[in-house]
Amino acid sequence: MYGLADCNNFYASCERVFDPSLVGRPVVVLSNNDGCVIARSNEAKRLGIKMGDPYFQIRDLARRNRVAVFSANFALYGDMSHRVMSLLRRYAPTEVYSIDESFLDFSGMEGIDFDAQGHEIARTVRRYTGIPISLGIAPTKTLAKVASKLCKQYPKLGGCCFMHRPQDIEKVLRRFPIGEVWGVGRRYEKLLTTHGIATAWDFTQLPPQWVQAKMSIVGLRMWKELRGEACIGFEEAPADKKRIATTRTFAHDTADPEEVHRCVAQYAAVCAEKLRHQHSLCGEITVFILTNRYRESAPQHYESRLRKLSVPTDSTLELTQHAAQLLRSIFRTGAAYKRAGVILSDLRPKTGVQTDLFDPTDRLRHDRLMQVMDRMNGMYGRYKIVTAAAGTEFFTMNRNHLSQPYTTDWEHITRVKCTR
DNA sequence: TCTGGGGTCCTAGGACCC
DNA sequence: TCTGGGGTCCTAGGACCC
Repeated sequence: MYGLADCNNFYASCERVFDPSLVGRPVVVLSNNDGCVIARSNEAKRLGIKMGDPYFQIRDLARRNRVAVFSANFALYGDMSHRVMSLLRRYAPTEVYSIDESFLDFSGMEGIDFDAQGHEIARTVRRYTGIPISLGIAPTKTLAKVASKLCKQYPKLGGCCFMHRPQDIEKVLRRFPIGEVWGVGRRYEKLLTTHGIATAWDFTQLPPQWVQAKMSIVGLRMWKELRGEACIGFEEAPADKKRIATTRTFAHDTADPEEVHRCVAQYAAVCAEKLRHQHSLCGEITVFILTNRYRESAPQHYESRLRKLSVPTDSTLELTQHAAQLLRSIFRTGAAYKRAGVILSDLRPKTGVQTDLFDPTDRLRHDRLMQVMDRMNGMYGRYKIVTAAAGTEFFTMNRNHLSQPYTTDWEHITRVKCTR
């Protein structure tokens, strides 16, 4: 049996935990740069605010309806996520699937009262963190996802839905829109509905050969999972990333090569730090730049360039240098850039590296420098120590509605006043 | 004025090798 | 009448996820 614990409207709920006056009020959280809506409380959903809506388009609506608006505070959400996940881990092995979702592996626990246990888990998480969750429990991961969605739809379920008897599953799937199934995106939804498949149940009645032909092996797996055959594995240990990217939209369009250069150097530095964090080296680096696609009258330019490195590295110094050179080779004078990014790929574990006989870089010195830099940044806050290429003028982002780092900074810990 | 960011997996087709 | 065939690696593109 698998569980899927999904935090309800996670970012919005995090903001609410630290400001209870927001309970009952619509809340939205915006992406970097305060660009788009990336989380909404139920009240905000009811106002018709959609995921990905540009903020400027809903600003008036938000104002009229006293919507509480927040800039994304990922430090806070990451920390809250850890708290939730560590509570879940008390009950079963967990596979952290995303910042707000975790699978639980209940195999070997057959015979326990899953319904009671599930409600207990949901209550505990709520009590200890303030975050409401929807826990679906079912024979496969895909069905657990369905059950979790059911919880959200029916608050009466009390945060947990245990779904295991074939007749119950059939009843649920017959009313479950195909487009809401885990693994069915816009394209597959369209394909399936044009073939008369409206619900998850219809899908399970298709011939498997057809499913595989149209939707590849992934579709077939989904088909089996919905029919109760578990075929998506459970991975407790998070796998190393296969690529690491840092990409940002700028606060404003810019044609200034120096400004773009600073940003790209900083993205490369952030990538390198992530890379060292997972103890990997990269064999490839890509830089891309992009003009503002919404400004159609202006000249458009997108270009990306990849460089294979003769010796894999995790050094900020090297990677910022490569990034700068790649950028220079693609930067077009006169174009107003809106967005840039650095992507590291061909990642491999740091142990057992093939070195280059003619390698001019003193890698041991680089390593020691990087260690000191990471340690100091860990102690004194991120990006206190940076390389000259990245500069001290950190890339600017519009974050006009930022909440406090309540749980990650002593200065901002919530004060509780006791009155007798 | 103002439109996010970071990932994964699968498949088809071309290049290349023997 | 009729061009060999099978394997591997790489890349681009498409689909999806949160």
